Amino acid sequence: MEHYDHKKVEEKWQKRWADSGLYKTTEDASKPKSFVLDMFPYPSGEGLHVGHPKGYIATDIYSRMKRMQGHNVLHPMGWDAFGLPAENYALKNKVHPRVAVEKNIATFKEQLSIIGFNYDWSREINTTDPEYYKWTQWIFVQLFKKGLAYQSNEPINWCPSCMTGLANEDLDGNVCERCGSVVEKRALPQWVLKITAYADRMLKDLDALQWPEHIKTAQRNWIGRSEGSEIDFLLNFTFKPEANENRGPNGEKAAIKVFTTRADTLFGATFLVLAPEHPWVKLAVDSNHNVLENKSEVAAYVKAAAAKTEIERTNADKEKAGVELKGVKAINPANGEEIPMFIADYVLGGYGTGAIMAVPAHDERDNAFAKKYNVPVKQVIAPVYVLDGESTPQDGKELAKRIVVSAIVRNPKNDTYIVLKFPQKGICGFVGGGVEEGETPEQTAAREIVEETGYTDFTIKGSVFPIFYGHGYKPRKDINCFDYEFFFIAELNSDTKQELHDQDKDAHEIIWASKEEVEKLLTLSHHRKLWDNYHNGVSHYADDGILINSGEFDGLESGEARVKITEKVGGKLTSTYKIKDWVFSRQRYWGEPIPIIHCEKDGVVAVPEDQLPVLLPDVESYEPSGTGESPLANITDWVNTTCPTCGGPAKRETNTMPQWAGSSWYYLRFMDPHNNDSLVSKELEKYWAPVDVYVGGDHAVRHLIYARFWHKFLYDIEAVSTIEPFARLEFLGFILAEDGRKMSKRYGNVINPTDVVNTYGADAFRAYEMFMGPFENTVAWSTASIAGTARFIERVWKLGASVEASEGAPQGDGPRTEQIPSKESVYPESASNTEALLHQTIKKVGEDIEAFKFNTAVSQMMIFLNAAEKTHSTGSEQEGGLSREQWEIFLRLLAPFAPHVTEELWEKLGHTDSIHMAPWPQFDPALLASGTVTVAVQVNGKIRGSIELTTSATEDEALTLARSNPSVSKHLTGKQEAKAIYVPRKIINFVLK
RNA sequence: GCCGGGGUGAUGAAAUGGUAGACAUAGGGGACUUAAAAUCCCCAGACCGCAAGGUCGUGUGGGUUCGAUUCCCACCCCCGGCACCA
Repeated sequence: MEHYDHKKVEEKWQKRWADSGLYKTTEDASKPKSFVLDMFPYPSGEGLHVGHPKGYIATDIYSRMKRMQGHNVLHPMGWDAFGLPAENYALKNKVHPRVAVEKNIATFKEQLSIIGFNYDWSREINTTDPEYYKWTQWIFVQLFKKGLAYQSNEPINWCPSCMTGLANEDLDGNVCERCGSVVEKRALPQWVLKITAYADRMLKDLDALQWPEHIKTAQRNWIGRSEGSEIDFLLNFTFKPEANENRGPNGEKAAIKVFTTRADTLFGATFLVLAPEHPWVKLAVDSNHNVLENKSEVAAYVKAAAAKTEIERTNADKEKAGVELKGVKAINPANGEEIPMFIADYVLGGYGTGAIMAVPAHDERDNAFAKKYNVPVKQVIAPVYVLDGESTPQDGKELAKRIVVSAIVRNPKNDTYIVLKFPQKGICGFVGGGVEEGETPEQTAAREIVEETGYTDFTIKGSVFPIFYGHGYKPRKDINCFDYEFFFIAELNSDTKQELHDQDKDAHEIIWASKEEVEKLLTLSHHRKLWDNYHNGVSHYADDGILINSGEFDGLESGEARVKITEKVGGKLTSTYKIKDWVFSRQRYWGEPIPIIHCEKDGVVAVPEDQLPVLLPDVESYEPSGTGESPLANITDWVNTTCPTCGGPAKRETNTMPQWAGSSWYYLRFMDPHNNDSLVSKELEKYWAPVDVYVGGDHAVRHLIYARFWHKFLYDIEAVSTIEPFARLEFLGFILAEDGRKMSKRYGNVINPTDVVNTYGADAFRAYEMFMGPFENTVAWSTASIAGTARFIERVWKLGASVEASEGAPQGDGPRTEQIPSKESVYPESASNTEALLHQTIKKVGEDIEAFKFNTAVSQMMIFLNAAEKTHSTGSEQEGGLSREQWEIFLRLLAPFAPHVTEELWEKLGHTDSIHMAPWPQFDPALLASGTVTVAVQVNGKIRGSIELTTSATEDEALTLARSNPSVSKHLTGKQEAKAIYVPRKIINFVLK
């Protein structure tokens, strides 16, 4: 038998498909559209490894199926070629980046071409093509006109090795994502895009997207919205600072605005902390008014903080330290108390208002700081401990509120503790009881200790975190209780003791227990919690609870109190975001020039739209200067220009755009790639938008957040019609090298797709990458395993040849029916096994491709092939083996995965039209099951045998047959059945008494 | 610490309440061959047993159910995102 010559067949069909323009896309309003897109590649000098095509194979399969299902498919490819890697590659190899990029694209295209993708290459785009970047610049101009592109002199992240400024998104912690260098802060004039203006919409619109949860979460985290309040703290002296934002609400007093998510803790705010870079600090230090008693100390701290690296600043483990602003006090607007102010670098200048109110009782960091500087800690939130077990609160019961105390009595001599055991109540807990009229809680504790234990010589020490609510149920009284509890520690001074009253003697037993024993004995959940707090030195409580020590707000729940307290002090409910505006300038050559002209007279002016694109000039030396100036700054005749407004002399902006600019809108250009009048025509955009399925890995934040931002802006200026660019996103798991590491030239473990295709064929390669595991899993390449799919393709070829031979000479491309020929005449009740399996396969392959579960689609086709081989060789189907119709259906299912071998076999069967234009097979739900099913039989849940049933068998027939099955009956004899469970087609379970 | 996703043979994995390990790789045995490769057939979770058969088994411990990899509760571990973010 003829071996499958994959080389010959692949070359033949790739040429024919290209020559006939099989995959050329035109708009067709009569068909539903599918825009199936890959994240376009960055054509690096290394070329492709086998990991790169994984996503492309998936979209190729998906788009082929969609086309066969009658969709009009847009499936394009292009190149994201501006940016540092291309420039660095060019510098290293001493060629112009343009030349390097052209060469790399040619390599990539060659490597892709042999895999047999169905791209419409007439729509190819390249971000470095002036015809393309004209529109990238156009978008920038629109952003500028709307005030969303602005210049800033704020210090930005500077990578000393890449010699350019970076956006926050370009950092990996405090390290340049690209080269791994630690970034520095540099003050440089920068173009910045106001992405923060879209933060809320980007957050909100995530919900409706069909994207993987982890990507949505990553974006939510990155946007980092927190809801809280802005509250002004007036200062205790009259001071008229120059900057308005630091004035008090009435203008006459200075005030510090803080952002907090916990306005409910305002009464516990015992100091303020400002970031060292807070404007008020600078003002106070620079001011001639002697507001600060320790001006030089403060100035020194500010200077030291500025010199610290980001790592030193942001290491959460380091000691919280700062400097008090002596001579200044702030006034807590809730209670009018004067509180000290500090500067400390644990407060970040760039987040919120750069100033916080510190609540040491309810925040870990504030607590640590307060301890160091001896600031009072004031509890204002009482936790609610809900009791468990039989004390769990019950719905609909009367609620009794009481004030009670609990006390741990400790004997310091041997480190033992008193636990009271109440046998009638079945509980074990600490000493405690209700506060009586006229008593302070501490007096109650003292009284209860004497009454319940008899010890009289002790000292009550209080506890660090003394007040809480206990919410529970009292079974004997049948009521719920909500106890306001005070918690004390008492230490015995001596064993002096008095007799207990009889009723107390009988009610409980006094146990002196070690630490370990106490843990075992305690039965009440809130006592266990207290015990924990006591031993772990819990010093703050950061969760919500019920307000105490908060005046009129006492008793309110945290959530409600946040709103009410904010209102009362004239604050404002607001949100703040972690995301920062997008630093958009790069001091490098290989990027889109920012289309701006600086004129002495007219200031900053956008290049008029009819003068776009601003071409990237050719240049002798495009090496980065490292000074913060772009290499373009040296090209005087390019830089010097005339102002488009006044016609006077002016200079061009010399910074270029970041790599992420071109990729932020490229998907739109595929819809209308050669349009000279707009970035995409309204009509074509309406037809194709949005991208139906977008496939790629990595880029969870950067590219996807930038593209969403630009898209929403384009929506606002009515350039696009949808609010989101990518309706569905499928995340791609990477392919690792066989050694489990990343594939890289550095490790010498790169596997080149060209070699794999040469050895095993494109179809085997495609099927293998899909079969490796779930699409989103990262899996190591296995040369051994690819042999499996290569065998599969080979067996398809062989069976195809055999079917063809047994069916006689090709019949020509006769009328093809979409209806699958039914076998009802032969099998009146149900399908044959092969027929049923075929219909199951049609169903599963179609559903699996739709859901990107390619691995199980391939395995289902393998299952069908295994069965089909048997059927064909034994001729066990009554009609004499596998029918030609069945085989053709199978080929059509396989065609998206293995486009070459199926096309060849299709042609051999006499078809003159491409299999890739053939209709996708439909399954018949009635034919999914064959005549008989195997049903497992359990006795008491254990599998004891299985029986064959016809699909029409009744429950009685099934149970009777099951009982008579020998391997089942031996477990039934002499026993009595309690019940028999029959799940048709699945299982029978006999439950014995 | 917070958020998201996971944990199943030697390996990639399948099964989302109904015979756990489909499909494939590696492995073992056999056929064909002078031989090898290729191809084809058979075996293959662990333990006990000559076998028939039995017991155990999806990170750990509990629960719901006739029946749990699947649902619920607690915990352990791994991967990813954010993190001194107030």
